[in-house]
Amino acid sequence: MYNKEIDRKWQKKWEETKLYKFNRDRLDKKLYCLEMFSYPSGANLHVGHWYNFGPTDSWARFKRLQGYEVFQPMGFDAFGLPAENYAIKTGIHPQDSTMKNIETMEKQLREMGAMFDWDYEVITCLPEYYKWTQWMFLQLYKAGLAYRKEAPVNWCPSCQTVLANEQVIDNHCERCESEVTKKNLIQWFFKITAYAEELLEKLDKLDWPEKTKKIQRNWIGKSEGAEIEFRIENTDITFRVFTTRPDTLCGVTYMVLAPEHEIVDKITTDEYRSSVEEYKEFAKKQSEIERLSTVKEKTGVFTGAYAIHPITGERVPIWIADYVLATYGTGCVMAVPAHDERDYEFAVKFNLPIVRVIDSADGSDAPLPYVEYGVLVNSGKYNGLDSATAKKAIVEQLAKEGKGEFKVNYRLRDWLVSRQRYWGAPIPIIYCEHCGIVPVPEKDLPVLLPYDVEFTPDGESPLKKCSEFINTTCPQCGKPAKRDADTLDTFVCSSWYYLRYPDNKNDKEPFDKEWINKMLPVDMYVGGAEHAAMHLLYARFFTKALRDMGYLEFDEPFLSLRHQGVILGPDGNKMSKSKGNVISPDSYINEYGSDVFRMYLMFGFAYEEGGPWNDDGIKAVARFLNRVERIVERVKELRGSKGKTEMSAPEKELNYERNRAIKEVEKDTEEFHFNTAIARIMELLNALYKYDQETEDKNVGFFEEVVADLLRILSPFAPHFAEEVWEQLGYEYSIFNQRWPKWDPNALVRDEVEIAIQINGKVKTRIMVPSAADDKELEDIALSNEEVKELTKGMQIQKVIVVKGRLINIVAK
RNA sequence: GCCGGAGUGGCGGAACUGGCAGACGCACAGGACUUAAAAUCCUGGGGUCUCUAAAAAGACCGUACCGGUUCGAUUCCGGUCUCCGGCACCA
Repeated sequence: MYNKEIDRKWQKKWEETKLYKFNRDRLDKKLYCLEMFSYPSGANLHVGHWYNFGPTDSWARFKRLQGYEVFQPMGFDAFGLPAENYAIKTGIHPQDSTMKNIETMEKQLREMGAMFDWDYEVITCLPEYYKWTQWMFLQLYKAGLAYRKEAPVNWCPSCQTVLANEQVIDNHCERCESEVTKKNLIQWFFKITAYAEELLEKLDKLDWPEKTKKIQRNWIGKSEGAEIEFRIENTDITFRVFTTRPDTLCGVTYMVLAPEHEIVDKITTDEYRSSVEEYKEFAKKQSEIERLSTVKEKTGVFTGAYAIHPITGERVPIWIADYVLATYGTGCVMAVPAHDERDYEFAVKFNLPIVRVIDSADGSDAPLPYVEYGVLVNSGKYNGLDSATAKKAIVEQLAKEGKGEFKVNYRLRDWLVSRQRYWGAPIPIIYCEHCGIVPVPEKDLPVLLPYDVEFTPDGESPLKKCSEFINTTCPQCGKPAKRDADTLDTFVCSSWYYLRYPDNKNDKEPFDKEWINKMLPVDMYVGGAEHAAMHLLYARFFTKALRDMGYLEFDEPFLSLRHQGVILGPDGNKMSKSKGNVISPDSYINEYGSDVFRMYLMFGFAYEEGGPWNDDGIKAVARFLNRVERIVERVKELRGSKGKTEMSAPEKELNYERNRAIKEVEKDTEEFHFNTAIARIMELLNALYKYDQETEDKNVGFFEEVVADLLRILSPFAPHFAEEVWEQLGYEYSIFNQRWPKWDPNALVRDEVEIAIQINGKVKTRIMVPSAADDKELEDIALSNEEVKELTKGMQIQKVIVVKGRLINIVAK
């Protein structure tokens, strides 16, 4: 009877025999299977951990049986806000709570019975790890990919602290629910935008869910258009606008600058200065919520200035309005109210002229604003051209005159990595009055995070108040200097951990270049879909940057990616303490054992979908394993008896089921379709029971062979259980040193198959036919069949469609 | 608003490339074993209707909805609705 004791027995044996230790000599067979590492929380493992790690481990075990040398490490993303918030609440130091949590989580992960090789564990909050996180920062800095600038950050006025983006939910603080505002601070950024094009273009080659690629494409937001230069009337001042519709250039009736745009002050005439100032104030004060509201009416003011149209030479009034974003493109737009909804709305409100320059291609009377492509009108020599041709013609003309060019813009922004928080990796930078920004020399790494720090939130970086940390000497001139008081976003830590795992004990460098280029990229990466735009993009950026610095020889960190779905509470809502719908795996595991629990997770849900929790089926899985155990008992009973040795009809039938199961389970497991894989194993078991019950004169040896194959294909899904019954049968330890059985195509060919007979597309009857029969023979068999003759009596047969092995459709009137 | 993904029995979910819809389970019902229960085993099953004492048999409708292509559509095409996810004044 399978239970928790059996789990423990085999976990111990696996550990003692070092069964899952990665063998470096089999590098040619390596398969790097990685689950997203987790945050060490105080609670026990939740269903989400099991749902991520259990099935992925089954996949990895399947690969092991196929002969791969699986590298499956585990670690902890240990820096981050929850520990710090917990400390603020309870006074328990983040380091103490985190390390304690890691200990209990490690224990539970071991009890899960996955193949994790703990020799390669990585914990991001330990100096031996974050030393190299800091080293990464310095390399990016040296490469010009890390820079400092002033930027608005999320600020919670109640908690008096900066919040990370992920802490802001619908513009409200995750902790106290007060509304988040913006505050300007000087921050460090990583220049991820330098890789925008490659990040976009290389997605095509990745074996990732299309949904995830879509999210990344969306996030990167490539937009092809042109930059066009306008001159301010009566001055030498020029400015450029970005547009995707240069074909509508002649429809420009006004210009709009973002209120923050730098030339606003220069061009505003005295007459309009006070209203412009007033509007700028107004725009600054608006909360994010108001600014993002789509129902909001457009606002703006005239600057008094005019621009000269680069083609027509006409005067065009220049306005400022907050519907133009300072952070995208050039921070200003040419307004074409006839062919842009926003410009149209603005023009109507402020009574600005609207000039149609595009007619619909089919000449229909399309109402304004007309935003589709079409044919140019009111555009001088460009009249009659279609939009695509006109775009090219107009930009080429402007380019000749030095007034424009084709241009690509991206929505992607640089990655803000500074955090005004304690529990993270200190930014390895020193500020010297004489030498300016000085990176900490690599030999001085790590910049240790001090233990005794006041980290109550009061709007200042906690490290600022720690004088022994903050005060240092300049590595260049030796004079007193100050350290950067901020810490790095924890996404920095997780952007390179997969590079550290295979060489986690290296204290000379983050990783050995030669070794890591053999172990990477990760072959299979599994984790939640919520990381689509953040972690997965950042990690790709790191890989590309390190490649260009000469450390890596591959372009992408994760060749294949799968997302597990989300297991919701029984009420269909996301599990949360406040909703009281949290399901804990523990009681199930105590009652049924870890194999039953993980197998139920695989069987009861479509892996990539997830769904509301419901334990109706968990007993079914337990019952299934009991049935397997009984068939194993049967094998032992039958061993003494004589039985026959030839393969007659029942054996052939059982052999068919066996080979079909092997084939299908192989295919389904490969694709993470665990539910159907397990269903196929159940079918094989049913076939074994049928054979046992219905066949008097058994081929005992064959029967045992089939049971052994069943155990082999079952073992990835129920590892402890399979190991146990494998032993009961007296087979050699371990079942995980067995090979995945090969299925025989010949066994899948049956002498006779049942096919459906349709008349006019409707199934009327089914007949048995020799599987070797060709189309003509099948047609003859069908038409000479008595039942078919009866059914088609008095009808004229017009056509017979034969689909081999499936059906015959008789078209008759 | 825009862009994705999804919608299949009472339930979880299957269905290759356009070829027998509902695999495998759960729950349910009937039966066997049992003093009884549990466990186990066997059988049944989308819906409506016709015929029938009942069974058997048959007809029609069924993969969100409406229409199309096709010998044949859960699958392809056009339109509509609902749910989930992403983006959201990105010029």
